[in-house]
Amino acid sequence: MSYSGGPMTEAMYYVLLTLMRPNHGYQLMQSISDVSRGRLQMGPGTLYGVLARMQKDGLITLASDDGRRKTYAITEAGEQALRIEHRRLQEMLMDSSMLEEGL
Amino acid sequence: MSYSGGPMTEAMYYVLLTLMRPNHGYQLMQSISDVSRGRLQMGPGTLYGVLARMQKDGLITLASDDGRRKTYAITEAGEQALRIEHRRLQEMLMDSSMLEEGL
DNA sequence: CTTACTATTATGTTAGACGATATATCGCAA
DNA sequence: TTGCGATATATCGTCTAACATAATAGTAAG
Repeated sequence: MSYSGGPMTEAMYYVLLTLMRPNHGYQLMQSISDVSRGRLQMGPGTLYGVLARMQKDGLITLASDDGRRKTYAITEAGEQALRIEHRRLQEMLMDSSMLEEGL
Repeated sequence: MSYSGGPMTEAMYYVLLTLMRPNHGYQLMQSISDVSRGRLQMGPGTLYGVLARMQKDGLITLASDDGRRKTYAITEAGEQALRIEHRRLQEMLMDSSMLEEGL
């Protein structure tokens, strides 16, 4: 339980987002690609590392494990973290409009 | 010259943004706090590390150095990277609206 | 029996956080 | 004027987190 609420990485953001509907790791790789409309291709190393960390931090939970597939779901804390991150992204965009015109 | 165009960190983003008007390192710490409306307080270690990396990558340039102050400015490449990052942030928000209603 | 599915692990690299430090300059008091 | 403390400015070293990449391993399915 060590996530402090600071800026989230792109990987964490999309994993949380995609886990708004429960899913297992391997399938998640494809789903993340879908949700990001192909922008983000996450390899297994990256993904499972993120999953392990986020589970430890209580942002996601292991919903089921049949020995073959491990299905994860976002937790209440995860949804809140996602909302906060969402707001942060909005603020970053707002801060840029302060300085730029023809971006 | 090694910045690949991937996701940018919050620190890089605000340094670039703030350098839309040239500024020197120490003053930059305050300006970044202003631009982010207090959300981001960057210490010297973080800032100067970011500056060194971004200069090496050609995103910013050393505009002047009187021996006391080093004044940096954003480059053409830096502005383009900033535009790309801006677009990425927008896409991340769009991708979230696909899945969420009452966020 | 070979291919696809699913997960794990090891290693390397990068970047940011934090704290300590070095130097110059400025304001001010004696 | 001298001297001294405070502020401005920049740098360095170390620690840790996190992602990329690739290799591995087991199981199911056609």
